[in-house]
Amino acid sequence: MSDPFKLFNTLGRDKQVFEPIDPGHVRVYACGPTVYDYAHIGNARMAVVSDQLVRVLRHIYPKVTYVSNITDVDDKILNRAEELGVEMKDITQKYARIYNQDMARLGVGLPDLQPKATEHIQSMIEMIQRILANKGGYVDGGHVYFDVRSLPAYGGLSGRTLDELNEGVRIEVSEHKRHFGDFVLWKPSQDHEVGWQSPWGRGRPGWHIECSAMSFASLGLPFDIHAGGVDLVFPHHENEIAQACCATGNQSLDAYAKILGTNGFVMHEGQKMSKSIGNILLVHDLVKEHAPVVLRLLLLKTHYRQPLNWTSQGLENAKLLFQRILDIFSIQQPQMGTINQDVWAALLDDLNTPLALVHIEALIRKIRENGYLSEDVNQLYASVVFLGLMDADHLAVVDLPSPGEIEALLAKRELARKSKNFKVADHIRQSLLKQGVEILDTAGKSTWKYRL
RNA sequence: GGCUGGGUGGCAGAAUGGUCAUGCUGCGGACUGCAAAUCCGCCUACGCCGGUUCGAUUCCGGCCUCAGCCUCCA
Repeated sequence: MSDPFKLFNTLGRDKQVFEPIDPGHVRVYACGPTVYDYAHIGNARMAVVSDQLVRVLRHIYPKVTYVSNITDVDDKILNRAEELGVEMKDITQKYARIYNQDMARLGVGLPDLQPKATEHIQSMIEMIQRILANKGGYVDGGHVYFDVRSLPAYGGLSGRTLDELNEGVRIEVSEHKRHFGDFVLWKPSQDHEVGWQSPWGRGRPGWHIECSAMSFASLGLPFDIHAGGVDLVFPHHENEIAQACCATGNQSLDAYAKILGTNGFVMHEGQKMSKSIGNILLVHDLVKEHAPVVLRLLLLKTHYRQPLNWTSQGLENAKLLFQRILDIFSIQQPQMGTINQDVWAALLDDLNTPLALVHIEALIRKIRENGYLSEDVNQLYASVVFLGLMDADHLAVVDLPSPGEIEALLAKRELARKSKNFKVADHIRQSLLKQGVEILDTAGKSTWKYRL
């Protein structure tokens, strides 16, 4: 029997035992990226966390459906397209493809469904119609707004009241809105802008409606877990919930998703990542200099709800840890075993990956002390694979010399050593090290291994 | 101004009302042509002030401070 899986619910803010709505089919949705540029490490954090969550769920439940959308209609994309003088589609298709490629390198499995906003306009229109029928919105000059005052529980996720919202207002409120907290469900498009026909004229959807409509269309409401970054809690998730509550006629905030999982921000060397500072870390660039597995490892080294400080030292530490794992496998070839119990227990406790990694480290120590028992090594292997850290693809590091080349140099060095020509021997060691190969001198003969 | 969530040793980062987190780094040692790996030993913590308690890093209150959100954002 497995221990219960506990998860922190941002809705209500407490850690609770996860009980699926239907144990025969667990349903998860994560807010995916707006595809108008390369994915940054923050996008990757959400993807890796969700991926790890889904791995755990799949290990417990027979069927899990994981949906994560691609936002491919949005003003940022429109602006970018206009700047470049291309179609919106040209941009979104390119970056959606790159996003999936980058995430795959981080060991993130493709979602079971990856709906695109532009392919679900009809679902959105239908949901807006339901909201209007339930008196949760109003139409004004081609705009459709959600009426936040129609939902008494509005603000319950982020913990703010409509009055508090009022105090925070720093932007000019559109004259169409009846309450500054109201948000747009549908907005008119200019002739040159992308648009779709709707009961309210030619236009395009507001940002929040797509997730409500696509999760409804692909998973049904309510579903089990909705994941996303902290910055989305307000207003995005708050508004998604409000729309779903209104459309389904259920005023309870958990009528959308039972659990809202929220991952923390990524900082870069202690600073906020932002375009103005110019310190945005793109996965696309990071994988050029680091083994992708190390990036995933670093993302898992911080608990998903904590802010993650991305530093070069952290990267170095993650690399060392992975190297130690590799060292064990180079001494004792692993076979698939079962996941280490402590690692598993840590994951069951609100996806505590840093604690799981501590247990991995303890297991490494145990393996060394006990003389590389295959049972332990297999356990380590299974655990590492479960964390998405080991997979043939992740071990690939570009431009490494082939075993043949290495053996030839090693033989040459062996001759040099025999004749005590250590200068030559050391030179060979140094040059190979620069190419990512480390020589290990042992009593019998010298061996080598790839070094990250 | 309002709302969230944090503040643990040089760094990263967990748990916990009372004997060890752990890893990396640093220092000392074993081993070693060199370089590693490995092993042994050592040093640094719990933002501040009160309270509850026999005892608090852990619970409560206040304060300071950091970050995020309130405008697009993972």
